[in-house]
Amino acid sequence: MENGYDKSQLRDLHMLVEHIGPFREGTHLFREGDAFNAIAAVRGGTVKTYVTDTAGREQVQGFFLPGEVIGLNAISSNRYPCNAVALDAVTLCRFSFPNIAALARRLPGLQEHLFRLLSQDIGKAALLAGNYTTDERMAAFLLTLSRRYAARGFSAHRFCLTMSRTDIANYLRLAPETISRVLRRFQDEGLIKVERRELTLTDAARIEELARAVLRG
Amino acid sequence: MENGYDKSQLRDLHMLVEHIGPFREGTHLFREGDAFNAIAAVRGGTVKTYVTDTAGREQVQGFFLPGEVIGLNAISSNRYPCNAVALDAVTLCRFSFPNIAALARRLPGLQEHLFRLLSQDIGKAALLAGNYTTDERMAAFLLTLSRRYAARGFSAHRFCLTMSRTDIANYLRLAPETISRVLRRFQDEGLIKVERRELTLTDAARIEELARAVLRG
DNA sequence: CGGTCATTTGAGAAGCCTCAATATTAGTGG
DNA sequence: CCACTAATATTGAGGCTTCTCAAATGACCG
Repeated sequence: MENGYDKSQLRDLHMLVEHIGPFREGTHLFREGDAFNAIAAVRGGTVKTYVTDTAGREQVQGFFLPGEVIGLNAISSNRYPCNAVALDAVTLCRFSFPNIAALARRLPGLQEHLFRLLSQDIGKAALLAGNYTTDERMAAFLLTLSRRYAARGFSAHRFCLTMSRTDIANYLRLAPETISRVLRRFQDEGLIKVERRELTLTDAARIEELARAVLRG
Repeated sequence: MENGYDKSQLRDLHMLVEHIGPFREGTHLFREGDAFNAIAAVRGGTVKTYVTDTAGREQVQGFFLPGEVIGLNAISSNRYPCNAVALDAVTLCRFSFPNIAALARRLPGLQEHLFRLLSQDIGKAALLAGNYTTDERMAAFLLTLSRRYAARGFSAHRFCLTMSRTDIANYLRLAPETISRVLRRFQDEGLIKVERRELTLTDAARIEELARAVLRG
């Protein structure tokens, strides 16, 4: 336990946690405009958040893997500003936000943790906003997936792309066809091996090199 | 007073506020990697935040007008993840973050306010990340400037672009030449009137129409 | 086996960038 | 007050990257 919470505090925390799911692929966890009352940590599966613009195009805002928190951007307006959908079987830990905020007043460590979580997400959103080439963006995308899986104990060099090519395209602001072509070229150049949605990083060093501009270190 | 703080609470708040500046145009308020200890609200002037990527290109992350808060994205790592520079004469209110976080534990309203601020910034960053046309992005940029100035009591349809065309380009992920051409075309089409850095919105309705895809309502 | 959907592949077009030249502005010093 | 310089902004021409449209392929499911 590295949280620094004692037993009674953990009991308090436990009181506001609600395990929900599993949700099947395609299930919406919340929709744009829904009243906000809880944030949630992904326990298993992948969640995609997105909005649909006035022209009907889907703008993917992010993919959330196990251990990552969704709903933080809903605090400011008390409504979810985007849709969230399960890309595979998803289970969640649901935290009542009013309750956790109240508890955070008594537990400095928890308040700090929440501030940190929120602050992190600002930076993550800024990442993709940058002006980078197609290759840089794809490399950064694959590398962050790799690192996030690794952080959760999964393999860093071999994992499954739980999202479709179209989802990746809408996330990286490219056409689906471009995703196909870049992945193929990366494979031809020996950077990766991709078969269907199974992905292997065969030359992580060069991927990192490409992604450096985006990820900065 | 709409804050909901009483007199003694305001005194507490006042204790942690430090008015600093003015800083001259070009002055760096902080640099990437600097130790984080305070957030700051802009009192006057404009602040630009940016990072420089490995290829030496400047990636502008945002412009901050009076009333807006800088430094929130530094909380998570305890270091500023970007540079901040004054675009004109800038004055700031500086808040020691450890102190304000401590105070927030006693003032639920303040804690909520901070959560809101942080949450808002997540959404702002996501805005620009979307996949939009040049015209949509430019219209959204001009319209948000207009709204932000209006929120602070300045004119909504006439204001000064305190940043260079190059800054706008680096923010909107376009070439400076493209900025020039779009502004000229907008003017030719009667949407705006631009002379030097003085900008007038002559057809706010059509600007809003263009920006709708980005701003969503 | 047939149908549906995701993905791949190709060809052509469009949009934006790059490069280069010119124009304009602001600042400086005579 | 004016000339000179440097920086910013504008404009034009051509090229490149990515998109769009269309078709073919392959995977999965009943």
